[in-house]
Amino acid sequence: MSNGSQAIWTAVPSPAWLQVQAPRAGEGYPRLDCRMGLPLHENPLRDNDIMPEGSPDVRSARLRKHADYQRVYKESRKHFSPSMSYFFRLRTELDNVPEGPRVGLTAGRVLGKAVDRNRIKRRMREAVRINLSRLPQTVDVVLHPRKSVIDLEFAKLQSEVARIFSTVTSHTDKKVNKNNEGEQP
RNA sequence: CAGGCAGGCCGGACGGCCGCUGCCGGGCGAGCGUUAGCGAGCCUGGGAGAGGAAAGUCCGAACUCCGCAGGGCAGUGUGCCGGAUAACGUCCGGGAUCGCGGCGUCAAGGCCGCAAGACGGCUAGUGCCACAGAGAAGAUACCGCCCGCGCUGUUCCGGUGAGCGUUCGUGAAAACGAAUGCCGACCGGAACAACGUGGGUAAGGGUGAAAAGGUGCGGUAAGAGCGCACCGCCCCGGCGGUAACGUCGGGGGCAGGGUAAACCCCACACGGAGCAAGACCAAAUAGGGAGGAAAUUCGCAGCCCGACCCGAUCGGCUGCGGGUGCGUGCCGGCCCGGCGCGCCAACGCGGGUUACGUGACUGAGCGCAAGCCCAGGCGCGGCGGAAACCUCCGGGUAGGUUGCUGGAGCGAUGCAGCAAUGUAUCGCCUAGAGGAAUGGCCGUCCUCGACAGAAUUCGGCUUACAGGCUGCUUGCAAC
RNA sequence: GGCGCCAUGGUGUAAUUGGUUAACACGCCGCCCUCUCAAGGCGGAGAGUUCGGGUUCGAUCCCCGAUGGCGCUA
Repeated sequence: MSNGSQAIWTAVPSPAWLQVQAPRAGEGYPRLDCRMGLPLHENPLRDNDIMPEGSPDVRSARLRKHADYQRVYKESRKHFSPSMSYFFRLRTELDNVPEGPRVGLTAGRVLGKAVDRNRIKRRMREAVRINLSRLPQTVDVVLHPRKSVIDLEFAKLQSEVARIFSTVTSHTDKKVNKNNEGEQP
């Protein structure tokens, strides 16, 4: 693993990508903290006002291929949250994918019939869309919702997704820093 | 107002902001192109966007690929008749049957209405019908009923003879004679009963899901289609109907229990797989084929054999033609049959036998000589495999594009038809995703919202379903 | 998406020309045995065959529909 990553780092001659990444992540932190402090669910309309400026292309921000999912499952562990579980992974240059976070959803037969599964995925998609800007640029996330999502109040669902995304961000930032330090000597 | 039935329609509504997937238009526009123009991408405007079942995958098709000389068998499905349809196991109309209701009748048959459905054939054959019961399918005989015979008993009648009594006669008495009564015995006969036995019978009882046409009258030893009437059944004929079938007449005493959602028979239909079908483009890696160039390494090298017969011979070899056989592949279940390939010429493989050619040289032998032959090492020559290199080709995975939505399409009106449906005219365009599009929030209203989410496309069936609308009918109330 | 298969006590399996009350093992309950437990012995309960219809005199079995589960297919 470490061998592979080192090979990649050395293969990339310019650290320009890193320079772009680092300040972005640093900037994201206080902003996120601010938002978390706000009572989001009491005023959901505000998000709608905010969204247009930051909403990226949602279609490209989705995990689409079986291989992508398998890569995420292979390189990460399951994390838990009250109404869903999630996986995430930092992308590397090998993936050859345009910038932007990508999120995948699953809804197996355990969650119910087709109508219920569709509804779960729609609500999840909306919650992800609102909170997409909280994620760093080069991360893949897979969410496994539970059956309770179907009845959960949307404000709660949305804040839970927000919480998950910010923990993902903090984890990945640590990783990036480690890699940076490791490369310095 | 309440209940029932039928079929058609709807399946929360409206508005605001943000968002998703196609489509159409406008602007900017990298880039390509000599121009015309084509255009990735970005911005922007408009419009569309789940169902009656989208479900189950139970049928039928379209479409696609594979297969397809011909014949047979197997398999699967359908099953009254006629029509509709691209087709169907669907739909419409009709027939027969069963059920329910009403009318009618002493009762049954009958008539009318409603409703139902896997309604060809047990009279082609075979199988099965537990338990109970006498007997369960070419019937049976338990009880019962009837007849015959045997034995026993009772009663009656007749006869024979004995005994006893009474009366009369003779007589002193005993006794004798006559009449009559009683008793038991024997013989014969009749009736009845019990038992046994040999038959008859299929009315009745009982068993069972089912007991071999039903009811009535006659008939009989008792009974029985044994005879008759009516009903049912079968056969033949006439008439009506396209037909299923109906109806009328005649004949037959009746053979033929149920089960084919038992095997099966008959008729008809069916090639197989399915859009994850299929077509096109095609990375990395591995592998396949062809060619090339040098050079590495390993192995081989010759000869003989590795189906048969005939034309065809003294024999052998080669080629050709014909036949047979074997193996194998295909004909997408199997067989016949057919077709292709192989059965060795080369390579390879297996077995046997143990070795190549050539050039000059050296040596031994033979020869008068030319030369022949043997041995040795050297040079040259052939083939194959493996790894590595270059070029090209084909298959093909990930991935992408396509198939992919304008169609047996929907609506209105007219016409044809009882109807299903067909047809003409006019109008309309109504999802096309691909880890898979309809969501989030807010406001208003109501009856507070069921079952449920397109995945190639249609026609049906089945199943799930809150509520509402429409028509018909019954009851009650009011006008 | 398409195509196949299965369902029987708590569990694993039986039950075939369609025939009485659905069989067996483990498990469960009670009693005996033992100082106690286990083992052992004796006895008992527990299903109406996934559900709903139909054919049949009669259905776990045959037919139709529904529900749930499993497998194959790129």
